[in-house]
Amino acid sequence: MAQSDTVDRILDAAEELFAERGFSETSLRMITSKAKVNLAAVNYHFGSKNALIHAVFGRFLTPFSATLEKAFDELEVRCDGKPPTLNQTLWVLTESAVRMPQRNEKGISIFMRLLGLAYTQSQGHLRKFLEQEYSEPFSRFMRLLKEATPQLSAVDRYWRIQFMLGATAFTMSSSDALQDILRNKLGVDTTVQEIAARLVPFLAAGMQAQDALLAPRAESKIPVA
Amino acid sequence: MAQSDTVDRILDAAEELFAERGFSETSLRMITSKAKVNLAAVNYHFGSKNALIHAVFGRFLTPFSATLEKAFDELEVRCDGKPPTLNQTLWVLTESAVRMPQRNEKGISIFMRLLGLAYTQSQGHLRKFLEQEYSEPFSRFMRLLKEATPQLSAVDRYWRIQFMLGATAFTMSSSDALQDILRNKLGVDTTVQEIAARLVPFLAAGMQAQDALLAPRAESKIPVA
DNA sequence: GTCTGTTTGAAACATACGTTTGAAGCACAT
DNA sequence: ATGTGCTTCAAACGTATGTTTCAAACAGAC
Repeated sequence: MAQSDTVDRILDAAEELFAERGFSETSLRMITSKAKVNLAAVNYHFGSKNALIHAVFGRFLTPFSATLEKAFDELEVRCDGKPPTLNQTLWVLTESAVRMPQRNEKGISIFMRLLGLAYTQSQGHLRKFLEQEYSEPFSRFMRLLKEATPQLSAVDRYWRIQFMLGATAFTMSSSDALQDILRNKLGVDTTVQEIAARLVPFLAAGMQAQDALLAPRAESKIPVA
Repeated sequence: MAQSDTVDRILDAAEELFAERGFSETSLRMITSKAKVNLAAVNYHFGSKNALIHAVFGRFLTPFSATLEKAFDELEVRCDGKPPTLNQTLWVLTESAVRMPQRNEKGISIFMRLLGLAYTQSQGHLRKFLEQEYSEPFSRFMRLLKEATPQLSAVDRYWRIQFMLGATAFTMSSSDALQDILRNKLGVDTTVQEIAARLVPFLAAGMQAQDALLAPRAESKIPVA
């Protein structure tokens, strides 16, 4: 069977297990037994566990970043000259994510969960890998955000972007569990698309909130250090 | 020295290392050597590594939840009858966190980072422990949120609360790294207090955003499944 | 001092991990 | 058929982990 589907089977299993359990909590033996391949296959095809982690990210991040670039291009054409609004920028991002061709029905939530883990689990090697591989679409997104929120100071913008990332990564990364809870509690079904549709207005409103450091109640103000 | 400070030395070291590196990435040998105690001391005093993790959380979560209960009591008195506003509720929460007596200068960020990890690293035993130990202040907070946002549907409120939790847990769990980046990029120093002061308005604005499912641009709308 | 219960210490235990090895299996060109 | 290059396989390697063991050290009561 051509260059053997071993590589893909490993990637599929690794992706799912990493998303479920994190990186250090997932052993090569779990991966290879789920993928039904020999233990040595990972080191043979990828070289090391860390390299496998990089490959898992590369497999979905490379096409995603291409899709995103194109979507940003279209957006800028559509806006000819004028900088896109915050809402437009956020929508383009979430649409690109949601529209990515999925390997299976869990695709989008695995995708999100992995992104969240990449930020959260301070695996030095991963962060370095992502920075040098995907710095371009990332900084382009940042530039668009900057142009869409000229009223914010650089520091305010920086932190609010982190808040957005957090809300997104966290929600999407546990979207399965959260959907289950909601179904049990309120008997409502939700798709990832609907979650995204709820998330974007939340983020946009947060980004455009009034100046951050004007505390709302004098007696409630936190003393500055 | 009384019942020996071994227990506290272990807790101090464990707390710091867990916050820095996560749970599975921190070995008992790292902890005991940092604490300058014998390896066996952990299992002697705590029983197991998992029990040590619970003890680390218990040590700061129990006083925190007491502080929080009192703060909620005061808030409700201050509002006599009327339900507290969203801003008030969020401020009371962050103030209670920020004002907790700190063991050292890193106290608050360790505190936050651990809370973030607790949500993020899906350690089953930890989640179960936290749920059955601290369900009361948690559900009280939820009740206050509900009363503060009567205009939201239950489903909207549910998702927006998840967004808030995500933004908070994520930001706080990597607050050190994020502060470093900001220092290198813009040469600005930030305290955890300031992060909290920026976070609250962001969250409040997001919670009170216009109805979630009115998409902003027709041609950008995500097709409903 | 001597006994008693608790705490510490060095060493070992069993297990799990990532990685390496070298033989076997396989497809395919010659 | 034979040789060649790639892939699979079972087994082992070395190291690190959480936990247990049991003797030594210690503190306080008598």
